[in-house]
Amino acid sequence: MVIYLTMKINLYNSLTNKVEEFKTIKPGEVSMYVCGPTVYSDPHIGNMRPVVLFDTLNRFFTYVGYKVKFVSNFTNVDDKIINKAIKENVSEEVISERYTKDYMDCLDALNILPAYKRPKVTEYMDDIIKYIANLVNINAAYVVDGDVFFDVMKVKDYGCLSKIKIDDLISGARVELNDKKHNPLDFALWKKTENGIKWHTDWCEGRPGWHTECCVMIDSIFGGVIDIHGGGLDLKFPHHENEIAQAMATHNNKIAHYWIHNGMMNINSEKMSKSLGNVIKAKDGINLYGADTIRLLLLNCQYRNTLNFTDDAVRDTNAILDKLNNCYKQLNLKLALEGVKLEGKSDLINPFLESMSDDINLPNAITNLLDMIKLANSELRNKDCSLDKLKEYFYALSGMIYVLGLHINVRIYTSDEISLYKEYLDSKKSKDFVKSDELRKVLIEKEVL
RNA sequence: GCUUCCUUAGCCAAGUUGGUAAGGCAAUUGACUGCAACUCAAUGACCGAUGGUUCAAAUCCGUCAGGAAGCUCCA
Repeated sequence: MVIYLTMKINLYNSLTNKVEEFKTIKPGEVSMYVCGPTVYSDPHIGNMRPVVLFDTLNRFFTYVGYKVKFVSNFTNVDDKIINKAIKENVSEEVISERYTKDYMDCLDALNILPAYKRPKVTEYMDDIIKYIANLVNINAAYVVDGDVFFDVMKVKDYGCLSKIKIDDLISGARVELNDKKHNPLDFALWKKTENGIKWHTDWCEGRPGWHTECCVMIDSIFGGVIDIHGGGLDLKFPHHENEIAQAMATHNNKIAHYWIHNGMMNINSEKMSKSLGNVIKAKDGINLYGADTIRLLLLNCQYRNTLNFTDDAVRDTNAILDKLNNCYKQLNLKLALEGVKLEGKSDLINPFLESMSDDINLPNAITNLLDMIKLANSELRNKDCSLDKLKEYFYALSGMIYVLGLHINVRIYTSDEISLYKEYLDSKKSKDFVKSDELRKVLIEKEVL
């Protein structure tokens, strides 16, 4: 397993807009942080794209032998949460916990690996306040009437991630008007608030802005620069840009060596939006189409491209899944019948791993999967099929299924099931079709066939 | 207006250190099969348009057209 650590992995870095060779900071260990949800409503299906993508990346790293420290946060302090709490006349915690649970339910359904940590903003308030205080101390931030703003002019590289020039932004059509700010691009680190949960600080009673929490959590949990920071493309600006600005001011680093952004998702070529009424909630999508279908559908598209969710895409995805399930089941059964060990690894998975190493080229990896299925099916049809080959195919497919995170497991058959299956094969051989048809019915009921 | 990105067969979709285009779905044909399911094989594109660089470009550069996202704490 560890031998794969020598594998060369390339990743597209949003920071440089180039494909770069992936080198970890600590040998054999990957630190990865992905921006999580603001827990104020049900997650929709598009929210699951980064979830599934980065989980698959996590699985890939794990499979090839890395230890992965995966962290994703919950924003549980936010205007939307406060407003919803007021509307329902409950505490903010009730709201945020409700939707945190909903979110976690979706992750469970989608077979997401446990994270190293899933921190919440409220758990890091002391660190956040200290972090902001330091920014004020070093003069990268300023206080106006209790509000604290970050001064973007204090950072040389502001715009390095989004490739946006400060001057262009300022002359842009839609810059927020705020008399308090020195510069329209300055963003709130801490704001004075009337409603909702608030914390006491020297500046005022209030709560933090959105952009600081990720910096602080990464600092506190990882204690320095990390390997990968991920998130949706929509977060690139201003959120990730502002994270980098704060880290540059604080530590003179850009938080992560590799910034990875997944593309957005459309439904029938339209952006999901409440006004169009085309939003599919994640849990509804999972219930309607199945977790594996959703997972594979989200993965079967270059991750930086816009993904279009359509009925055709669902159909295509199911075709792949059906093939995989059928083939895997037949291999499993055949090997079980012959008493071959069902756990193992095979080098036949290498093309798949190479596709994954090529900037997470999942469409090609899935093609590799289909190639393997084709080989296995042909061999299964072969009258004197080679058990060794079937075993290799099975092991390779098992690895791919693990990386893709599908709910397809190795099945251990009971001796009764095996003998029933043998009986079925014998009856077919002796052309006792009445009996074989009956046995087939039973076997299908038991999901052996 | 500014920034970034996209445009490949009926549909979905890979493919940038340049050298005559993966795969899937659908369709048609054939093979296998006691029947069914499953499966296998064969058949299609000169890569948005137009210039340029080059012996050679889907792949590099220019222009145009169409589309997307961001610039508004929405992944």
